[in-house]
Amino acid sequence: MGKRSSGAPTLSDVAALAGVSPATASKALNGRGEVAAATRTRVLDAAEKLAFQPNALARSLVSGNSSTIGLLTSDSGGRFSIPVLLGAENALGDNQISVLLADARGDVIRERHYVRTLLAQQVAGLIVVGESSNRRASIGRDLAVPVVYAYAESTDPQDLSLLPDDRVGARMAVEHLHSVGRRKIAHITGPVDYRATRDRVTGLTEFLQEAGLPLAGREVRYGEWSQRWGRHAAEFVLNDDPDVDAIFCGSDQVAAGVTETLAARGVRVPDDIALVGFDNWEIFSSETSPPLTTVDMNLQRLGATAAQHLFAAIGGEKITGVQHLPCRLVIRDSSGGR
Amino acid sequence: MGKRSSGAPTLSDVAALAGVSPATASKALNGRGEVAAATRTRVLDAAEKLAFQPNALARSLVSGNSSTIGLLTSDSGGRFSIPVLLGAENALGDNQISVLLADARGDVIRERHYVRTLLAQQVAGLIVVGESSNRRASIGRDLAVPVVYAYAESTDPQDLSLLPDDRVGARMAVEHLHSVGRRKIAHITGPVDYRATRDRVTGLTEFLQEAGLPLAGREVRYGEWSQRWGRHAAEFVLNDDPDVDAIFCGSDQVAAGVTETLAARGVRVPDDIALVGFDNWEIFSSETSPPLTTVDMNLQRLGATAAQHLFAAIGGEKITGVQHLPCRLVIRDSSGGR
DNA sequence: TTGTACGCGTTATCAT
DNA sequence: ATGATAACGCGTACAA
Repeated sequence: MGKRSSGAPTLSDVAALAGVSPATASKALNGRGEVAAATRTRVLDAAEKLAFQPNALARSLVSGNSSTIGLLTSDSGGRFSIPVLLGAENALGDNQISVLLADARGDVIRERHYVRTLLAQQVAGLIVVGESSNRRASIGRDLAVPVVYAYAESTDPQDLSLLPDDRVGARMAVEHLHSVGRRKIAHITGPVDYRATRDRVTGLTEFLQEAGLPLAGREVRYGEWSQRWGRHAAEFVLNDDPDVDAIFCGSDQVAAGVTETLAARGVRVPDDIALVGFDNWEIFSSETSPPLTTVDMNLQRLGATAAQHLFAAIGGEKITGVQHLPCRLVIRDSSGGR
Repeated sequence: MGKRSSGAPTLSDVAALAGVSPATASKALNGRGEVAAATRTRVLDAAEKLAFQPNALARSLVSGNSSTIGLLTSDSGGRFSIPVLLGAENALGDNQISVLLADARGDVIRERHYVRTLLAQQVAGLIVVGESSNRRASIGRDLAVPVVYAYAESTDPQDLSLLPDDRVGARMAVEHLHSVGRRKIAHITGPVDYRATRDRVTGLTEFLQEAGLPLAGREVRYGEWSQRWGRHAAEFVLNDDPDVDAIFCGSDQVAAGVTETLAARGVRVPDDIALVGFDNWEIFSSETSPPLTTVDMNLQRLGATAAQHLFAAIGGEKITGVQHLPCRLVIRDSSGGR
């Protein structure tokens, strides 16, 4: 047959079948230059018949710009990187752009290795996703391709970092509790060395002060991102402050634990205590009883925005600094808010 | 400087700096052909100084074999694809192979699109990960590159599919319950139209028959993969068969729900009822109270095996059919087994 | 031991 | 409107 030795048909095969030169075939397929309508259809038919797929590698080699971007992540569960990836893929759309994913597992050595590998693959840009949104070392300044940090903040202010607006997100959560009549709001959250934890506390505190409310439950309960901690902390809160009428949790996972303790002690949600989580991690937020009102960080949108900025930067439009993207309140039954 | 117009230094730059031809530089860097020790070090130094990174695209173009494989997935949460990806990356090791990830989101159209895109990127092979391990349509026979289905079974017996051995895994779980003295074992699991569900029931049933035990809890409780279902099903089981002394759950998520009901009814785990889950999904299995004995599907190993088979197939060693890889029992406190 | 020349598949330029 | 030619960056026969 008209095929070459190793499988896939090439542009030359198509050209030969259509009885034209490779150059003309290229123009016809890409809609560039002047090609007679008749020849164009001949070429298109030939390509169709051979199931021709242009070799993206060769194309990139000549054009200089590759059709892939790199996604460098460190969250081994994919908790953040997958939504970001989906968002990026969405934004990339039919641009024929692919995503090269590398999981550095929080290891700096491996990370450097992957950066090199990705660059060797001629990625057009890099998105760096953190295992948390904490500040982290920049992967470097002069990388030949633009870099966007998504759900991660680079220590280098010359980099562009995209973060969810945890502060305002938390504020929305507490505002909501306030709007449904709660006045004794406690806060159970994760480790204090997470930027997200602190920002959420800030948003909470700001609102309480403006509303002239004290924090219930004696103090902010810092702990771990786990159901276990949620269960224990809820005990502490209830013991120290039986009048609490709402608990805002720093994550849905923690809220799931809180729910268990409330159920065990016969406390009704939301009648006795209203509950709001954070993350909209559906395996928790949709599965507690009752389902959880929570704050969605819009990670997909974050990923989409990252991809857009990457394109802008490739086009020369470089932006630096930290951008906070809005969160979204998802109201379910646990807050009695609907 | 010695740099070219658009950034990255090329082999020619290195050669020029070392005062040799590109061909010699290539040999020196790749350790091929005869190169004088002195020249080699000169070339290596030059490469070092320029931070030279060979262009993987150009390299693949000439050698014909690309340095990337494609991972086509459909599990939007990354629940299965991430472990498989990590395992594959491990097996790939320092082979300088990268993974191009595409999430088709269960959409056949999108899937076909991504297959084309990945092939256009000249991937050396494809790993297909399912959203469940159910049988699914093959992505095609003559794809020019080998394909391995991991945590998915192709309908085409000419394809190679890698699955966890759910049947034996379930058997191990129940054997364990039996070995710690339980004789009234109930089973709460997910939808019956999951192959995994049915295989686990088969393993359970086989062992019970061999051991001469009836199934407790009246019948296999099919439902959903959710805590909600676990909570409800546990009520049914306890109401229908108060003597149950063990519950084997088809997933850790379901087991988490079961735990909640048991706690609410004052049933002690494992003293009154021993509990075993399935998946070793740590956000559940490590977080229930007490932590869950469960079956780990070794998804990372599955991914590693998939990558190895892919290499074998690229080397011409094609295998077909379905392979079941062993699961691993993880013993924690919920079964009282240690 | 080293260098020259060519090809991988594609696109862009410039003749024709 | 079409085609020959060069170029992208690299590896590799083959010649020197």
